[in-house]
Amino acid sequence: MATAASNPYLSSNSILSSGSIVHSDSGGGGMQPGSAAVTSGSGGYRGDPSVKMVQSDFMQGAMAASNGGHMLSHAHQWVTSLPHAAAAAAAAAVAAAEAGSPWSSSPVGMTGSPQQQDVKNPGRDDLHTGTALHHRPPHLAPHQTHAGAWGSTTAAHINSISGGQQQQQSLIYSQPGGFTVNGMLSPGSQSLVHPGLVRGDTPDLDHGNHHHHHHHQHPHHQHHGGVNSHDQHSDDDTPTSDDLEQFAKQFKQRRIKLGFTQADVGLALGTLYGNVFSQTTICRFEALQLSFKNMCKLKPLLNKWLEEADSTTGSPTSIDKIAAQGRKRKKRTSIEVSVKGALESHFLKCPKPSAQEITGLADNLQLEKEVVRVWFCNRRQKEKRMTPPGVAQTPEDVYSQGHFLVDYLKDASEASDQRVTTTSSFHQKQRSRHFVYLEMGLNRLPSSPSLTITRGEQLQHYEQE
DNA sequence: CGTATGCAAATAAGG
DNA sequence: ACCTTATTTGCATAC
Repeated sequence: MATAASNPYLSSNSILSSGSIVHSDSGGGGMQPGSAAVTSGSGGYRGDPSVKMVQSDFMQGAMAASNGGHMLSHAHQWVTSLPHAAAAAAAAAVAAAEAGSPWSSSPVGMTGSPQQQDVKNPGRDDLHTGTALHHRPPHLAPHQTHAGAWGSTTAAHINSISGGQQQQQSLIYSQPGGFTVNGMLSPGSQSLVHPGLVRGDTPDLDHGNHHHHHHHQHPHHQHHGGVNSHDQHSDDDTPTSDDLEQFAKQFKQRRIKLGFTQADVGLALGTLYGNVFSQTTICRFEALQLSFKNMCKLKPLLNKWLEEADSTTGSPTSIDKIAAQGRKRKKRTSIEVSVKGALESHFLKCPKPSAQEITGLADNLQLEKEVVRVWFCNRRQKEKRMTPPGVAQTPEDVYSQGHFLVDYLKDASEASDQRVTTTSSFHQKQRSRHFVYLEMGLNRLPSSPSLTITRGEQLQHYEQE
């Protein structure tokens, strides 16, 4: 069967992505051009639909409740309350900059180096059997004294960001006291210190004194019926955006101190709860680039990991119980460029193929039917988002926009990712996800879904306001 | 090397 | 069973 091409799920993480994928190299083709796509296997994927997975763990409920009404306030908090606290996330800062948010400013988006070594190193097998917390021993393990006291500390943001030009202040977390936690990050060179080597082990939360947070800080105008007596949930109720923001910040600090990488954490979560997360996700969590809801969902997990991680104090303590549950999200399939082209081609002819066609196409391209089906779905979505021009909807919108958007999909059978055109000079792309999605969650977008702009841009406006 | 991100698979939820 | 819309994740790859 064609299955040989690439056993979809079922792992066998030996598929070494390197080989075929990026390179058109069709090495293995027994019949057909070899693998059209690979699903870098790893871990097991639920075999049958019935098991589906209950990804909506705890969250969900909490969220549902909160979104009741004052959600709005939350959103605002997100925005209003992050002066520079997020300094930790360099990316975030940059993103914000582009959006013109209060975080920082940086005229140019990115891209700077003309050419760089884009050598992707092949052969990368992570077979880590994976022990929950035993991923690579961090050198020093000072294990902070108090662990698990989020709720206070470091709330000391001295809003004195007046500075203005903080170009690459990547990791200068506050630490008013003395020095930054680590010096990783080098403008144009290689880092010198590894997180794990941070011997300096600064007095993390020193915060010896430097005041408490200014209490008068209540920008959020939530005047609703003051029913809730006190919003002091630590970590089981719906956290406030401030909580999250703070947690994320501390999480990152400790993580680094303990000498773990984002990838380590993601992996650990997998062996710990059965949900593996990518470095990307951890990264985004730390940078608060996830939706509020998503942040809420992940927080408990990360919190737990953190507890375990730094409780390592010598005694591994319980290796936890909940071993990997196995249920996991299907590995993302990487569709080869050429194959993509073929799909694209079909799409142009028929954006909504019948099950029949899909099956045929799938068979033809050696992809799973489901993959193809989903591809079309996503493609349609994309198409829609790209909002074909011609329709100049509300003049007002156009006005605020850039009034042109003439560039939409252009077919082009060659790769070429059609982005919303760089033309939109003033409006770059969309960044800062949390702003965006948050807003979305709240307003669901008024009544003018997608005018002629991308979701991101549109929302960006809100945020800007 | 570890991180940050763009683009887009995979999923969730309501028809 | 499949579509649509909204979201969550994560390959890949640029910093």
